[in-house]
Amino acid sequence: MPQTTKTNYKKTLNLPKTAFPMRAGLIQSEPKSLARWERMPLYEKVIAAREKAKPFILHDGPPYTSGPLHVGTVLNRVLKDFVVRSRLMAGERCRFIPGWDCHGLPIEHRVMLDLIESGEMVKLDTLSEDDRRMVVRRACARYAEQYQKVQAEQMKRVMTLADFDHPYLTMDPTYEKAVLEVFADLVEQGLVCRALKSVHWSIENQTALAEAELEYYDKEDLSIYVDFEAADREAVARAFGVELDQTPSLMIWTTTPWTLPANLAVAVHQRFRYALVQVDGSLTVIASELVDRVADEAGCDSVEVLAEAQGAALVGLSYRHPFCDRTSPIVHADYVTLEDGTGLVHTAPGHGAEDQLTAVREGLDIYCPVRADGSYDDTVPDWLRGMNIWRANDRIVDHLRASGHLFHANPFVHSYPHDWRSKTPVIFRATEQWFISVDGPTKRANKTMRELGLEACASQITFIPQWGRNRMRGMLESRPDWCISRQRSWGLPIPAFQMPDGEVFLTAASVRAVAEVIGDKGSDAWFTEPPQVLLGSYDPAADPDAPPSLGASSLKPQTSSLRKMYDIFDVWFESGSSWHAVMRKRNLGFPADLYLEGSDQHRGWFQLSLLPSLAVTGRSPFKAVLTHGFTVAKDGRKMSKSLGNTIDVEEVINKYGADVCRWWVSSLAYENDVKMDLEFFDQAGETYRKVRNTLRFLLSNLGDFQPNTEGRSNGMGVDVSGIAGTSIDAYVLAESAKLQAGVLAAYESYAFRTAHQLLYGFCNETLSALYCAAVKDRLYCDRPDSPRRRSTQTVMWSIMEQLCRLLAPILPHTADEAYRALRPQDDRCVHVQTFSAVPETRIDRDWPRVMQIRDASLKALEDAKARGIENPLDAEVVLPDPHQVLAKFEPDLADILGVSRVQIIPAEGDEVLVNDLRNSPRCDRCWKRVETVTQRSDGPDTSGLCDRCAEVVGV
RNA sequence: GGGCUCGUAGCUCAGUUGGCUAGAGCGCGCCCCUGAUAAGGGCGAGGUCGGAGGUUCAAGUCCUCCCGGGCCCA
Repeated sequence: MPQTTKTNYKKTLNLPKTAFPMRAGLIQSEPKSLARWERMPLYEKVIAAREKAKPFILHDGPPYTSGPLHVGTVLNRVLKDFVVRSRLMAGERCRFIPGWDCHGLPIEHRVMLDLIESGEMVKLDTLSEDDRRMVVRRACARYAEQYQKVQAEQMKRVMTLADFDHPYLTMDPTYEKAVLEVFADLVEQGLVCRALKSVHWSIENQTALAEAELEYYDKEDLSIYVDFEAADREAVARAFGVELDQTPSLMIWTTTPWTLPANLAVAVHQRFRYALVQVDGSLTVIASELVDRVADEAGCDSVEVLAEAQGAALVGLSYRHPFCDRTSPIVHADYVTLEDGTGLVHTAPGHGAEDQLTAVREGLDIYCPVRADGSYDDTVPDWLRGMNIWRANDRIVDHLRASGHLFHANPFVHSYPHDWRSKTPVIFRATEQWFISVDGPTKRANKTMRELGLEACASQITFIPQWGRNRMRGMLESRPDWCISRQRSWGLPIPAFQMPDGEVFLTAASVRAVAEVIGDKGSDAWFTEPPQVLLGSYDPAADPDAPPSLGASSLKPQTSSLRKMYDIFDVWFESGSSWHAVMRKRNLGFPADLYLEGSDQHRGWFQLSLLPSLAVTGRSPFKAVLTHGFTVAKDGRKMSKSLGNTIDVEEVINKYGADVCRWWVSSLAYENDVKMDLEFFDQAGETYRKVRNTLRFLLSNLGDFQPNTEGRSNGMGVDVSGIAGTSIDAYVLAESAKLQAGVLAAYESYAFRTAHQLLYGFCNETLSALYCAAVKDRLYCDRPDSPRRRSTQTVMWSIMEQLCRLLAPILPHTADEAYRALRPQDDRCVHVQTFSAVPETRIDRDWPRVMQIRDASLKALEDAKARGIENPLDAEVVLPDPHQVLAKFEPDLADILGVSRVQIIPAEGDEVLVNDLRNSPRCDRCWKRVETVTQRSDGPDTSGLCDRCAEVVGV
């Protein structure tokens, strides 16, 4: 059989042809798209096109500029971009201002390390306070700026659409000014106060330290057991239900004897059992469970438990301090454990965070007799006054031993925090800090921030997912007052001054005056300008809160006698003011429709934006919050550098490209934690290619097609409104309408995963497996301008128009690339378009039966392979049609089933028979075994064509 | 330790107010096509729904406890 004759017909076919490549080459081609959009410029063009449209306000939470982008941040940005792009395509005006959090300790810490390493730190110590801070600040600013740029480039690379030319940076003077405005408003509301708080304190450098600035080394200390004599023998006797002829003690344990002068209470746990014990002649109280251990450690000869009592019975008793002249109470505390010690906890409110909380609850003083230089002040017994606390350790132990209060002492080694710079041990010390009161009433509403927050949380905010509401409420209920001061250099100064009499000067008006200067010159001005410049526009006469000593009555305020203070703001206060600094200051609209961040921000940015906004404006800054989970390794464990299971953003982008990365993001159940591994991107890449190839198939069959353009009907399009409801074209149009509705609803509700699955399912099943396969024959073999072929091309064009737009928010590059391939004649960009209106198509109601019989046929054909019928075009299927519904589908039925012929019989049941056509003549052009195949004028006797092909070829 | 939360096939996800032998896609296996070809199509095998109790005629779905993750606190 001469094969050559048969292949001749290939040239007469309309085979697919397109410049749209099968392989995406995202790594090379995406940068070209980015450059093209930048030239337009796309963001500006799209926003301009939505000038009059309904605004949608998505406000960006600022990532921290301490390094390159984290994969979690990429997840966040891509999700935000889905929102931005889907809203824009929905015809809304969605401006997006990217933000960066630039101040803060981690940057300062790294900069300091560099300064120490380069030896510059030594020189700095010779400079003035202001100058030293300025050196550090300049280095920090350079650092933050550098990574802000790196991150912005990475965000652009993952193709997020934003106003990158006008970002907000928390270190910008205009931003800093706005933060101070929020602060001034809070001062005005009466919510800002100074209070004591225990902090890690470096005696060597006389500064507070953050957790990150601590290094833990072994340190030898004295572990001591001390007897505190009960104040009321009878009360203790009653508590234990015994008679006593000796006054018992309470035994406490500590490893920091120097904190004993600050002891103001002993804490017990109300649910524990406590024993009254006779040990080596002394009568004391120890938690029952710990009696043996304590006796062992002290090497006691005799131990006898006389009685037991519940901790609750001890609460309210009092004891005499062993060497200070005072009596203090026994209190309950949850944190008392039986891990070590005696079950009775020495409580010094000025030297511990937990102790302080207990003290606040019990109404005790926050008493801290230790000065900044580590020496005792004058409130302690005279034998300790002025003494360094480390030296005092031994003295106090000696004193206790001499007075008979020391039960046992032994040196021991434990891990203890040290100052990372001086390597000297730090202490816990109560210091004055700035607070925003969560429980103080605002002047505006006479409600506290906590109350306002809980109200907003309960009824004014939509949470996605819903459980966010509970989480937020729990956190609002339990949050302590907000400590906003930090003892650092890299940040926005809290503009407080110290007056000659030692009082602190800070009023709403003074803050606003300083804000003017900082808005102009930046917060560096605090370190480079004197008080009289910083307060240049301040008029005490116009400030009802001005202290009298400032000369409110005189013409010239006495600002030159003021001393600047050096606390800076907690960075959360800065980012928590963005609703004002960005949304209100730039007239973007307020409140925002949506904040979208990781679930850790319930406690962070969400809450710390909500509270100030409620206090200042009475409104929540957001109508809805959407949270996503964290990126974790593929085993579900957290990613950390030490575990070596982190994923590098650059690696993902350089290996898979942004569209595959985004396609992956869109497939996630983002409300949960997101498992991440490079191999998952392989999987995303596979399904991406499927979508891509489907687009390519459509494009490749539209090369000779011109649609009817607006206003002119000179195209090749067919009026699909007149299309038969039983045609495959009608069916796929109806499916595309379902797709449209489903995807738009999914975008609307941030269900990107649903959009992903609908889009993928449509491309993979509806188009690739069903429609494209079914219409191949008419596309390839019909006369190019046959009505049937043109109808299908019209439908395919319409689907391309629709699909490119629906895919655009997720696959910006691919959607645009395909859209441009569809319309090579003009330069329309898909991202400026809106989702197209898809015409409703009426289809026959018996389509489900067709799909059912298709499944049955495919199975029957599979079985027929055993009989040697391996190619479906060698088969005729016999379809049972008891209700006589299939005949009307007959024109397309064989194509839908992928066979040469279909026979419909009125039989019952679902059984599809397969007839072998291998001995029937085959059309050499379309390869179908249909009845009309016969020898034609052009062919040898061994071949033939069907009527349709004969007509096309013209023989 | 507390608050919130997650745990369905190797992977990513569906599973409405508890109700037919637990679904889909990817991957995998087998096969077809060779006119979407570093493509396309078909069929198939995979799950004691984290574990154990309990409520119920009936539980992946409700309750209790436990195990293992995550975030935020302490």
